[in-house]
Amino acid sequence: MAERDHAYHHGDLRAALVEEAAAMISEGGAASVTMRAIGSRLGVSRAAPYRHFPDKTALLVAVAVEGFRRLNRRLRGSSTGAAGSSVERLRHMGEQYVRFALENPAHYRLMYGREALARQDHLELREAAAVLLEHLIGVIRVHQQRGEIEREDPRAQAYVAWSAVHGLASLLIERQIDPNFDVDALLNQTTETLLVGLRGAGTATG
Amino acid sequence: MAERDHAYHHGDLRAALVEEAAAMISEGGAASVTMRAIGSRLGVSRAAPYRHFPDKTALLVAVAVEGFRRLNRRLRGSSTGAAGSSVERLRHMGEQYVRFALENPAHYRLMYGREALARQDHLELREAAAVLLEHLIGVIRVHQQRGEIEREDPRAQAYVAWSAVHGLASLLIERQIDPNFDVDALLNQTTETLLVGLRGAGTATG
DNA sequence: ACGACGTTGTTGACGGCGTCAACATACATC
DNA sequence: GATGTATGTTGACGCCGTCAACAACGTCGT
Repeated sequence: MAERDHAYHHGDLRAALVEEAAAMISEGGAASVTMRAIGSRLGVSRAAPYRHFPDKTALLVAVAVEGFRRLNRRLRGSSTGAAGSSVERLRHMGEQYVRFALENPAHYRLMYGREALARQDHLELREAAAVLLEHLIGVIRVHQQRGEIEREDPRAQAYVAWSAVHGLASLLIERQIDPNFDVDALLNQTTETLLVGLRGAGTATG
Repeated sequence: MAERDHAYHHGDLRAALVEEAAAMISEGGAASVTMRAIGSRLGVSRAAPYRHFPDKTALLVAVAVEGFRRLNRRLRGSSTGAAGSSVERLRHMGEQYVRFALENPAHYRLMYGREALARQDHLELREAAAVLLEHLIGVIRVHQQRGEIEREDPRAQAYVAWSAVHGLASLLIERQIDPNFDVDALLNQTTETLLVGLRGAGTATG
């Protein structure tokens, strides 16, 4: 069912809505996504989306979750495919994370709950992010076993690493970092600082 | 002028608007701030704010700038007043940064351009953040001179440090970090990792 | 003292928004 | 071919930000 060329009712409006909303976010930010606009771009009425999502927020959450899926796919590729030492791969992963954010700023913003859909927890969103975190923890565990970094709680180390790249990505996206600054160099320094810190942090003194 | 008790026109509506908007943000998030609501809370009409701000966004920017001022005041106090080694003071500064964000999540979100006022640069906002950055650079420079950390471009080091604490604050606020996790421990580990990394990073290999 | 004037606040109106209820259509099943 | 269910449409509602026209108030020159 629902596989015709361009269907009577529509075919697969739900998927089309998520895709189109993502496109509109890239073009004009989350604020440009209105039910009326997205409907008209897809040739349906303003209320059609309500057959597939309870409200606008739910649609945006679906878009954000899709963003996490894409980011996950990208990171998974970079942590397994790349050559070089295991540390080099971890560094590459951080680099890919920030690049994704820079290439999809509005989408990235949406993924982290801002710009729209604030307030309230969105379980699906946190679950999507959790997948990312678990992957990172796995990679860190491997590097622990190779003796490349301190053997502490890998989850804590993952949080620290995630914070570092997410913070850098956020500041870059919000233009809080001098645009004359070489992004690649800053990215390198961030991952370098992080890896050195994780290698030798020891048990915290405080 | 404008110093009576509770004035005819109002006295100082502009300041009252910023203060009240900040309070509403704390109570119900940025979405709960509407011109009608803020006007009614202050006993003025919905259009009164337009005599002081060109539009709603300008009001929110003023609130965000005020947030940066408060954060700055807090950090300035912690970087000069606290006892202990210079490293200890830097760590304390990071701690205060994250605590501010945790105590004022909606305000913090607003300061970083999300949840409202996305798109477009807001020069005043970046200037307010720049003050914070310059202060951090100054503190880092001092620690460089004491030989506590590597002598690289202090601005780059400041960006790395800022990224780390901002990232951690963001993830905590958005509830992306397991609430069972001990926040203090995580905060300690973040600053520890950061300081160790900055001390020994050397020139990046990549 | 008083009138002109600029500042500040109010009211009515407009278009756009998210959403709901009532209705219409098209498909799937027997 | 009739029935039932999923899907899409239309009209209406209340809320929003904003603007133009109007009103009140303080100030200041005379």
